[in-house]
Amino acid sequence: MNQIKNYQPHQKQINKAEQILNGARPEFLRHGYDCTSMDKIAKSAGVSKQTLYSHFCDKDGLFTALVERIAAEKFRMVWSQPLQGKPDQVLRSLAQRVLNNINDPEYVCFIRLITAESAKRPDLCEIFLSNLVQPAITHLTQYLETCEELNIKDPEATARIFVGALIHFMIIQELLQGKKLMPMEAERLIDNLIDMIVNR
Amino acid sequence: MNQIKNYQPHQKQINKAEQILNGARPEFLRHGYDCTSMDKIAKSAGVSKQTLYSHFCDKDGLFTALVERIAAEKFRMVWSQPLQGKPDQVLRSLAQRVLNNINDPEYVCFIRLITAESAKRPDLCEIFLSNLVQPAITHLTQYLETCEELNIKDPEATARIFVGALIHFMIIQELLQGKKLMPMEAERLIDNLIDMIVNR
DNA sequence: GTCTATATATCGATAGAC
DNA sequence: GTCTATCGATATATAGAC
Repeated sequence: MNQIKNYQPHQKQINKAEQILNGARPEFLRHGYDCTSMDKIAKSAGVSKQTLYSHFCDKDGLFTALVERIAAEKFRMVWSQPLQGKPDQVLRSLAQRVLNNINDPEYVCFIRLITAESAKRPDLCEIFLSNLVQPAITHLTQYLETCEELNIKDPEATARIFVGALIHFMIIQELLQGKKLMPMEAERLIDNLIDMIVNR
Repeated sequence: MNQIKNYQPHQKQINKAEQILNGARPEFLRHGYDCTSMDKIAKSAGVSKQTLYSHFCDKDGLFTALVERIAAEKFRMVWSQPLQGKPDQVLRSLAQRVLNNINDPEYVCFIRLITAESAKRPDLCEIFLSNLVQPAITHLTQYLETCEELNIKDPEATARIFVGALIHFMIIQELLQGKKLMPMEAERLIDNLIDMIVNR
């Protein structure tokens, strides 16, 4: 075993960075940037605090690497599938896939995290937008363009309205915990949204 | 002058609390909750740190009072006007009033602040929702209900889509600073949104 | 009410022994 | 790579003199 390790010194270091990111992930997502200390991350990752500083230059650098990873991962989860089939069915299943993230606390925490740090860290905004939001809007815009039977005048504006209504719904219901105060079934919102796009 | 002060001891104390809130306001909005110290608030408000603790039990209490005040104020600014006139014109001017807050950095910072603290402070979420979001949705829902010529099947869902598309647009363009990376004219989004609601 | 001083705690980051 | 110890800065909240 020791010999195998010695044969893959670089692989071992990569796994160490991986291990650190996996430990940092739940800490940052749950408690936010300020309330997550390097001590906690070290403990959560099962490494010493100095190991953190040997793989990442500082707390900001570790956080940036984590945000990059999560943004790309969330895009793949929701938006990477090809959009094929009857338009109303395609839009419905896409909307459902977006709102299914409501049941993924990690996704909600990620939105909160980016929003919270957006003033101090514009670089994180850009990572978030260019790895997740912009590709998503572009992907949907292109579908709406090629879908002649819908006859959509402004595909990009329509895509923004579609995504905006869904994400805002998630923000109000889950992120701001409005579920109990102002409840609404997700399917009811989706029905009306599809109807506004398809039947006009 | 001193005598006048002595005749209004209670009024004087109220003004002191007012003075503290006005000093705390730009600090919390600009730097967030964690990065705003009681020392900075005292300096910004022009009072001693102990005066803060004589008017508010702690940092959380001061912050809560401020959030309550801002939420009610922002509702009055955007949503308290009566909705009268031709439906498309009413909806357009309402949408413009919502998106004009894009030019109000205070509003953007307020959204960021609530979002950032939402996990640790569900009580702030409730203040925000019940003093701003819920009344806004209700106000628009009631208008859409009474507006027979629009013939809207589900006024509440439509109201949520309307508000959601606008607020999400603000979040992407301003809060997350997507203006440069993925620009779009606000009027273009509004045109399409109105069209989806009115012409179907 | 105001000032200064302080108690207590935690943070990011570093240093040294092993 | 691991541990412990620590530096310097900053935070909330309090105490005492005036």
